[in-house]
Amino acid sequence: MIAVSQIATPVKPSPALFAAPLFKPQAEFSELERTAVRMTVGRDQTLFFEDDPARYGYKLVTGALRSCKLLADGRRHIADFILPGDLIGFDIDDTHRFTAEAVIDTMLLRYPRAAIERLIEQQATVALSLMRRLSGKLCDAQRQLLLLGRKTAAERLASFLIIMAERCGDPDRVSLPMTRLDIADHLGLTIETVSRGFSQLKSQKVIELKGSNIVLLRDRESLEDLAQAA
Amino acid sequence: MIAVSQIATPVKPSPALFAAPLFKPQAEFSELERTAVRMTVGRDQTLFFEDDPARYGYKLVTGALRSCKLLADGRRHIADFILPGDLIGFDIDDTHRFTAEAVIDTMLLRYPRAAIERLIEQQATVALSLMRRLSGKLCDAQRQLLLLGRKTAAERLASFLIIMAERCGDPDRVSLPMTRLDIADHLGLTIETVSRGFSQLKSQKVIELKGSNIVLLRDRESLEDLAQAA
DNA sequence: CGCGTCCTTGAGAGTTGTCAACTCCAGTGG
DNA sequence: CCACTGGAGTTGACAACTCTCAAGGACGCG
Repeated sequence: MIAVSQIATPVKPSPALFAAPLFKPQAEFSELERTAVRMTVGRDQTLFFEDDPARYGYKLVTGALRSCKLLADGRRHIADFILPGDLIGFDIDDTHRFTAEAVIDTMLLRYPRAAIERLIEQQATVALSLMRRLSGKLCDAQRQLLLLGRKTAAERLASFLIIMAERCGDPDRVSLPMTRLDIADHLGLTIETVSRGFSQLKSQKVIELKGSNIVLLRDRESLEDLAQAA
Repeated sequence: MIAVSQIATPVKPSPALFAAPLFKPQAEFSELERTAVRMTVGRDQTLFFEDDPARYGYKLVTGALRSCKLLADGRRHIADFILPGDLIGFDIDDTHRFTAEAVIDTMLLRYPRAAIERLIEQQATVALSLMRRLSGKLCDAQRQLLLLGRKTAAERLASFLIIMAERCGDPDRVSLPMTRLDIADHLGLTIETVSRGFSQLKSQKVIELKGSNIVLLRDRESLEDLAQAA
């Protein structure tokens, strides 16, 4: 199953794209870059479903995806948000282990898995680079396990804001492209608890909200205390 | 910091150990095997602490470890149990991302990281093999995120039993080397809730307990329904 | 301006946590 | 052989955090 709204075009006509750091600009990846195809996925459209055969790896250029899993009765959990610069489908797996949906309109680069695997086998530095990314993802996942297993709602929210601030680059201004429901499904909470958490942080002057999607971190220290950063 | 009770001896005098599948018995790993040192860690002793420099990778031969993280106030989460055949410290990371403690007396083989990294760089098949393991761990972690984020106590317990049955090899007899507290800290519950869960499964004739550490799965189908396997 | 979607806030319910007592079992020593 | 002891597990009563259900508010867009 492929979501209908996807648009894929060869990337060659648009060399300007390469200005963005696709991978580290290493010669080793240049062969792979030649196989890149640019594509866009509209908001709430699906890039691929869990258990789909994994034919491509992707690098996110702009926008955001969510990687989610569903239970039979509809409960949803979002394992991670994929942001610009992140890779998905680069692990060694013949089927996708989660569904990938666009949080907002998203542009990505698509690489055939065959080319990726060939490169891994031929270039040790590529294998190491991908292993480093995988290790990092595993480390992130373990941090999230601690969050879901042992932190309170307020602690989860504070931790989430700190992590998003790190990933977005700006230390005290976080743009949240996702809805409260997405955040709730990522933090193992409900939309109401997330909303109440934001309200409480706001009343404590720890954060300030510009609209509902821009969060200004006004008191970093308190936020980190609240997050119980392990 | 190194726990005092660890005993490390060169593995050479005991060639019988190699009978167990250390890695897949591939020629590529033989160089690494020559660097192996056998060691034991006593029950509740620490193999390494979170943030320790990662000087070695380990392969567990017998026993069981827990990989855990702590919050400042003492709350603990166990990301995973490491069972015979599992590797730890083989990811590309200069410091350990969790504390590793022995659940019971444990024997493992220790490999210097320098040798591991050399092998990864020189042997593409080794890199691929380790990437496959890393991918598998990431997939497991994502399943656990769903469990912690969205499943009820009963569902978590049922899922745990199914996963342990798979990992132990016997489809309907699970040996649990860890305590109820370890299980609780792995499933994001309390010891009392875990205990109540076992009691309920027992009264529903889904499981039978031989002592408190041996679980017989009497009604696989019900157990899988209860687990909400996604 | 009206509509829909998302977000916020309130009140009450429910699952799980907390605290406490009790049981079970293995190991120890009289 | 049996009582004692300590750790682990079980069970009960109550509390608390988060969820559920409901209503109202904010914002963007036609």
